[in-house]
Formats: sequence, structure tokens, C-alpha cells
Amino acid sequence: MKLNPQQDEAVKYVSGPCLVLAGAGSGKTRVITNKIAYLVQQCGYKARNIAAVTFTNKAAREMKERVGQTLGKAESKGLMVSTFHTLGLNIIRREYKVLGLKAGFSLFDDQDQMALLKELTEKQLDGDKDLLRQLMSAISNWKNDMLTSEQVKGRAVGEQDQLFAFCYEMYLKQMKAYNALDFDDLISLPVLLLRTNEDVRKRWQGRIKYLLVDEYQDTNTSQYELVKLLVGERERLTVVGDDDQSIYSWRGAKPQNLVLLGQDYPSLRLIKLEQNYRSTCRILRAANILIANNPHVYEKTLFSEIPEGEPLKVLMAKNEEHEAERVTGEIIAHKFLNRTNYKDYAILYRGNHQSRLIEKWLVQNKVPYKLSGGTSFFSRAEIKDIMAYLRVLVNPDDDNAFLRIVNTPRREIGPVTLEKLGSYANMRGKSLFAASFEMGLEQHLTGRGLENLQRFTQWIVRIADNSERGNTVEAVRSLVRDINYEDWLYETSSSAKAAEMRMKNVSDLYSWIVADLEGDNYDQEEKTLKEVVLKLTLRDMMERGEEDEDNDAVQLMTLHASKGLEFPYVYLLGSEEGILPHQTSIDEDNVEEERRLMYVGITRAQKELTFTMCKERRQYGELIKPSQSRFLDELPQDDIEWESRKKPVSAEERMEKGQAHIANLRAMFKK
DNA sequence: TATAGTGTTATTTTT
DNA sequence: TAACACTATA
Repeated sequence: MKLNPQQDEAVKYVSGPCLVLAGAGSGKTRVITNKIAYLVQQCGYKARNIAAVTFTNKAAREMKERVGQTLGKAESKGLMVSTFHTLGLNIIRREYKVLGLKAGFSLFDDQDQMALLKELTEKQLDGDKDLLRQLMSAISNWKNDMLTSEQVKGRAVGEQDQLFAFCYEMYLKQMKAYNALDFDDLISLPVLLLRTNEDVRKRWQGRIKYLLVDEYQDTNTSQYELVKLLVGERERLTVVGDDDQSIYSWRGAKPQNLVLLGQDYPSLRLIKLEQNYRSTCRILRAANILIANNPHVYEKTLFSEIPEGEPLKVLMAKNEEHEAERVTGEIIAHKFLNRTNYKDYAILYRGNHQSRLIEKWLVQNKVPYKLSGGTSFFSRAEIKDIMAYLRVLVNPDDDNAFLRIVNTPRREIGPVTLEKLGSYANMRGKSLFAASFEMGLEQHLTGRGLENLQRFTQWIVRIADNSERGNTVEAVRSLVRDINYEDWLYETSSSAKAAEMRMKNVSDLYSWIVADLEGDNYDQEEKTLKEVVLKLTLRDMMERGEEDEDNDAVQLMTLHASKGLEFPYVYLLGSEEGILPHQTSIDEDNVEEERRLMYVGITRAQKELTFTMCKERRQYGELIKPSQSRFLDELPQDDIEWESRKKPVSAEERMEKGQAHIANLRAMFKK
């Protein structure tokens, strides 16, 4: 397919900074991939001098693959397509000494971070979960705004401000002691480095001669700063974004960066992609009219050449049980009538808990479904355990990881021993691991405890030594064998089946590592455990190639998770005041972002879109009668079919038909 | 170490 | 209300 004039312009404008305002479904990924190809083939750029930055690993992988298809492997060699965080990590990895880090630093994910903060602030915050969460997001914001603990202290006004500032200082100190970084550091440290060190800045500006940024509206302050520093005076930059799809401001994203861009780069060329290749006119019209209620910096109106299509539907359900029943029935009937696949349907909702009832009904009616989100692979206990072992091998001073594994499996190193070790380590300003070798420890710990502990730490020294040499995967395998982890799983799991599943996860981890090492994701001899552990924490591994058989499933996910995806038929649950403009957003007067969320949901649909709402809903134990979402009122009413409860009988009939049809199909397949 | 009982909390979560 | 984490108890 040929590019349209605007896409073409966006691809070929390379002489200055360029902002591509890409509406939903307007082919922005095509523009980015074609532009990379254009830069290499027509403008004489080497692939290794081009970097493209995305927010998710998935997006990065997809883009890499598509560029590979257009350019070929040879020509795209060295091209940097990664997330912001991976890019930051790469910079840190090469410059860590300047930053005062030791080799083999640890990377803390949110859970590690939370655990550390909890431990650190037990006295100050008294285990108040809410405060703890506030503190964590405050720290994240401070790092995003590049504030040191001194600066934060200086600004603190209230009592709580000062307390938080104190906690921040402690946190930074402790992370330093652990030789550990958190996710925010992966951006802010490179920024700091590039700001202050001219050599390093020159080196990276020379390395990255053209930079492309995807989903630019989701950048936060430090990410944009990183972009500016990498781009430098040359201003060879293309960013792609859509302010109407900014739904992560609660995570620090600053959609205002779109405006700042125009100020920082006066020669900025603005290109709008307004043709939508995804949705019917009716769907698009609804989306346009809805989002017109939000203020805009850059006006844009999407249009589509796809025919009008079906009107949008609103299903009114009696209560949430009925809502789930109706949606399930609708899907079964629709599939039967239109001979579609399950995977053509998506059910979207505001909050994760909304999936429960739907799941129940889908299961009852034997409709296969795939739930995105929930506990991810990497937050499973068994994976965290193994990861903690690997982290300790790479960085024994990582007390967090050390504590997780010291008595898992059982080594008779109980709380008492650890308590004494902890206070001794604290006194000497050493990590737990390092403290276990100190002579003075014997005055605090004796007998069995000391013996067990030292046996453990000496074992670590031995294994760590081995794992640095030789085959990385083999090192992981033999580690798991060494600690009898499988036995431990069988001992502690509620059933043999559960243990099996957990062990399967562990072996999935191996195959993940194997696949990743075999791919060309590593520079020559960088296939060390260190690198693997970092990549694992960033979840930046190759996709696992399984699950193609049971792929035909209805997609269930939150509206947030649906961004960037598209589905022929979309069901949008709970279009009610209090849910879709969420109550807290109403209270905090932030309905605009909720409207964008609705907008994202609507623009996911290609052919048909159905909203649902309940007359009654149970919330925190009490029955409430929600009113319909204000967003429904904002939609063009001519394009909407309000289905009250006029023909529930026919819906049930259709559902029965659908089930009969499925039974037929099943019978046929069995033969 | 499993279990029953109690308490807590209810928005989204790219890395 | 319901789901979950935590803890008291045998």
C-alpha cells in the first residue's frame, strides 16, 4: 500500500525536527518504520546511527521486526530500537564508572522498591500503606524532575513534606549501599551524566545521529530531557504522538511536552495524520465528537473512507450480573450470525475487577478468552526467587535479594539470626553478605546460626565464581539443581499440580533465556549472567513462541492496556458515571483524561462498538443506581442505538442458537 | 504447618 | 460485598 501525502511528507522530512501528530489508526508505525528505511536508503544514514524509542518492549520488538522486513537484516544491523529504559541502561552500562557504580549493579523493580521503602520507613510511616504508596510516587516524581534529596529538603514546607524528604534521603543512601538502581534511575542518571559531562555527551550525540520517539505524549520530564540531550544542536528528531491518547498522566507523563517541543525547537515541522484506516465512519464520528469536548493545542479531525457501518449500540443491563450475561450472549450470537472468530472480539473495561463476572459467564458458556494484565510472569513467587538468586550472584550486596533467598529453601537461618546479622551489618555499614565474613560477627552470632549462614555465603562465593565463566544458561540450571528448588516447590505448594506449574514456570524462564541468548540481541561476548539479569528485570526478553493453538479467544483487558491495539468488535463495559468517568477523577476534576480513555476505547473498534451500562450495581457492599456516563450523552445520538430491555427474550434465544451452533461445531471437530 | 478467623480495602500500572 | 493478606491457634 502506498503512503498518503501526509505520511509521505512525514517520512521524507528529515532536515529538521518533526512532530507527527498521529490520530488513532492513522498508520503511525508505518511512518516510523518507513522513515527509518528512508533514512538508511536515501539519506545515507547508517543504521547504527539511528535510534528509535518506544515505551513498551512489545512496541520496540514489533518495530524492530517491521524495519527488518523493509530494510533487510544486513542494512538494519546496529539499529537501536528500544524502550527509553533500555536505552538508558545501555548508556549507564557503558558509563557506569563515571557514575560511581560498581560493576554488576542490581536493578530494582517496583516490588523491590516497595519492599525496601517499607523496611526503611517502618518507624516513620508506621506501616501505613497509603502513605507508603504516596511516598513511592513522590520519589518517582522527584527523580523524574531530577531533584536531589537536598533540593527536596529545601522545598519541603509541611511536616509530611519533611518526613518524605527524609525518607527519600534514606532511600537514596540505601540504594547506593546496595549498588542498586531503580527504573527511574535508568532515565535520570543518563540525563545527569549527559548534562554534566561533555565527553560523554559528545560521544552519544555522535552515536545517535537521528532519533525517533514513539508515543511522545507519554514522555515525562526526564525522558524529554534525555531526548533533548541526545539530539543536541543537530535537531535531527522525529516524534510521533497524539495528545488525545494521553492516558498516563497519573504516572508522570506530561502531554504538555508536545507544546514544549514547539517552544524548544522553533523550526519544528508539524505534520498531521488525519486519515484513519481502522474504523467505520460512524465509530470515528463518535470519537471525534466526544474528544471535541476536550481542549486541544493542535486541532485535528480524523476522517475515514471506510463506509458508514453499523450504528453504535448501548446495552442496558439490570445489574452487573446481567451485564456479563448480555455481553456473553451477544458475542455468542454475533459470532454465530457472522461466522467470525473469537479473537475478533474485545471486552474493555475501566478497572481490572470488572473482568471477574465476565470471566465467570464466558467460562460457563465455554467461550475461550484471553485476559491481559493481572499478575505477570515476573511477579510469580518462583520466578522472583530464582531472579533473587541470580541477582545475589551478580551483586552479593543486594540485601533485598539476599533476604529473599537466604532461607528459601530452608537453611535454618531464621529471623533471630538475620536480626543479629542485620544489626551488625548496619553497625559496620556493610551489606548482609559482606558482614557474614567479618570476624567481629562471632561476638554476636554463635553456633548453628553462624555456621549455617557462613556455609550459605561461602556457597554463594563459589557459585558466583563459576557462573561468571562458562555457559550462562547452564549456570542457571545447575543453580536450581544445587538448591533442590524442585523439592522445595513440592514441599511448599498446596498441591502437586501447583508445584508442577511453578516448576514449569521456572523452565520457561530457562527457555526464555536460551531464546534470548540465541537471538542476536547481544554484542559478541556480552552473554554474561550480568546482562541477562538486567534484561530479565526490564522484561526485555524475546517473545516466547508458544500459544498459537488456543489463540482464538475473546480479548479481555483494561482500557489502558488496549491502547495501540485494534479489534473488529468491541464491547465497552460500565459506561456509567462513577466508572467511566471514574469517581476519583470526577472528585479530582480530571474528567478530561477519562474522556481520552473513552476515546481510546472507541477508536479501538474497527466495525462495531457496543457500550454497556447497569441500572443497578453493587459497590463496596451497597447497592447504587448509577446514571449513564456523561460521555454517552456527548456522542452523536443519531449514530447510537439505545437498546433498553425490549427484547431480552430474543437475546436469550439467540444465545441458545449460538450455543447449539457451537455444540454442532464441537461434534464435527471430534469426528 | 495448615486452617480458620480477622482485618483491610477496593483505578489505571508501558519499565 | 468480596477478595485478599495477615495472624492466632491447634
